[in-house]
Amino acid sequence: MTRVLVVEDEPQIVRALVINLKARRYEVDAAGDAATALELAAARHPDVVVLDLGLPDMDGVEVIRGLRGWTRVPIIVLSARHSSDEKVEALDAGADDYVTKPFGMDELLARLRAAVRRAEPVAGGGEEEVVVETDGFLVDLAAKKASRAGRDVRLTPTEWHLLEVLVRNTGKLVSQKQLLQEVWGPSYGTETNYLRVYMAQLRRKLEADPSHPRHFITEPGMGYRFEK
Amino acid sequence: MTRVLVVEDEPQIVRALVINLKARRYEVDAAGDAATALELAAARHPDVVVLDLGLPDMDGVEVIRGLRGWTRVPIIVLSARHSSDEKVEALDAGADDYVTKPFGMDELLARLRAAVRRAEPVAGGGEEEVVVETDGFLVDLAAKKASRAGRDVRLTPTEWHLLEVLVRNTGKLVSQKQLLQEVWGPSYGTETNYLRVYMAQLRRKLEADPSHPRHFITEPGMGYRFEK
DNA sequence: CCGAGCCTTGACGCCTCCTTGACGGACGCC
DNA sequence: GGCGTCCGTCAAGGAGGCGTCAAGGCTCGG
Repeated sequence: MTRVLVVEDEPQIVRALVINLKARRYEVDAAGDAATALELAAARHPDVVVLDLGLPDMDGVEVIRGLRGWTRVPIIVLSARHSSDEKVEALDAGADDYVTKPFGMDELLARLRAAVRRAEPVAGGGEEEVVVETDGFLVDLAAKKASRAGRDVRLTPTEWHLLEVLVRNTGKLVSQKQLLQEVWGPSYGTETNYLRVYMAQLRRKLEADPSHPRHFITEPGMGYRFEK
Repeated sequence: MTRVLVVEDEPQIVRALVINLKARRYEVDAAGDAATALELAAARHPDVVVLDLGLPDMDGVEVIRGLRGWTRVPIIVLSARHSSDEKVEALDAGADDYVTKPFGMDELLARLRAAVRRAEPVAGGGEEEVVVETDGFLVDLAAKKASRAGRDVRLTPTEWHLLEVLVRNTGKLVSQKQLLQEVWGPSYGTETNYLRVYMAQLRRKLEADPSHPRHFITEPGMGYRFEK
């Protein structure tokens, strides 16, 4: 299902958007300010963001920059400002589209469909593997299920998130900073103790011999790597 | 250079667009009708299409469909029609953006930049040469993996950094000062002993005969050079 | 209101990596 | 032929990174 993050501080507009989006089978998260928006974006990985520029706590363009620091998720800007400069600034900061209020719901939804569509992976080539199997354990990212030696293993949300990033980059080194920012959010980049704790938990739950990991490999000073 | 295909039948608008685009170093093709547009698109493979819906010979939406049959090139629609239905139809047919006339040139150009930007290759799609192979060893800079004779070789962060600088300048001489400053920082320029130690380690880990290096070559008094 | 997970945070021991010094060989200059 | 310079090699020390454990606080559901 497509996940939409709505960032808007006017409750009526939020309500209208949420109702319309849910009716069309989108999964919707909503944030009323910039801080919550950035947090939710990091936690939920939306497929598209609808962003009002007039937020109470931060300039909307800063939100765009904050998102663009780590993700290419499509951003559709909503704004009451008609000025050309505002549009240019938002678009050049990394927005994908700019819709002025008042807006027609049909048009917004069409623009949203267009944004989601073009972000889709190319047919055929974009099929990503969601089930990963190693000699010791099995992970199904889509079903959020993991098992070792036939027995189901329970993972916490953070553990899943971390595992997901590693598995999506199977064989490639993922830097500590990238892991931290993708799992904990853009403002985290140095708290490597989080990584140490959660890597240990993943290993304890999935590796046959947690103290001699064969799949979750540490590259000292650089990051971690998942190997089948 | 970015190539733009302008599809528009009003000569003044064509002229304004062409002048503005060329001034910004875009390469511009122009078509006055749908047939020419489809032909030019096929022949020239533009990076983005600016498409007026009001063409003399064919409905603009048909042009969108015609293009979408074989390409995902970004399409920005220009139209005098403000109706919501028109926008929805064009966007759902495959357009990326919809700008109503009269339009501001700044805004159009910003939307064009946005369209081009997001069409840019994703990391991994825009093949930069990151895998280097010699007769004796193999280096993957993106995955941070190196192997010799089929066996993985572990390199430390500093070793990677040094290797990266050398590989990026394959065949070219890199001065000691440049290496020191790129790897150890701007304030290091004379500590050539660091280089000696780390070049030795790279050779020991990657060269078949470390004492007679064939790929990491010393240019006495000047610097080092990496050769495939 | 209580309890169960879950996330955060701190402490500690081990291990890796970077730095640094010493030594020997090759080469060129005097 | 002696000397100085530059480079390669080796080993030891210290600093910082990493794995591990456990306690505290938070949120959510009962």
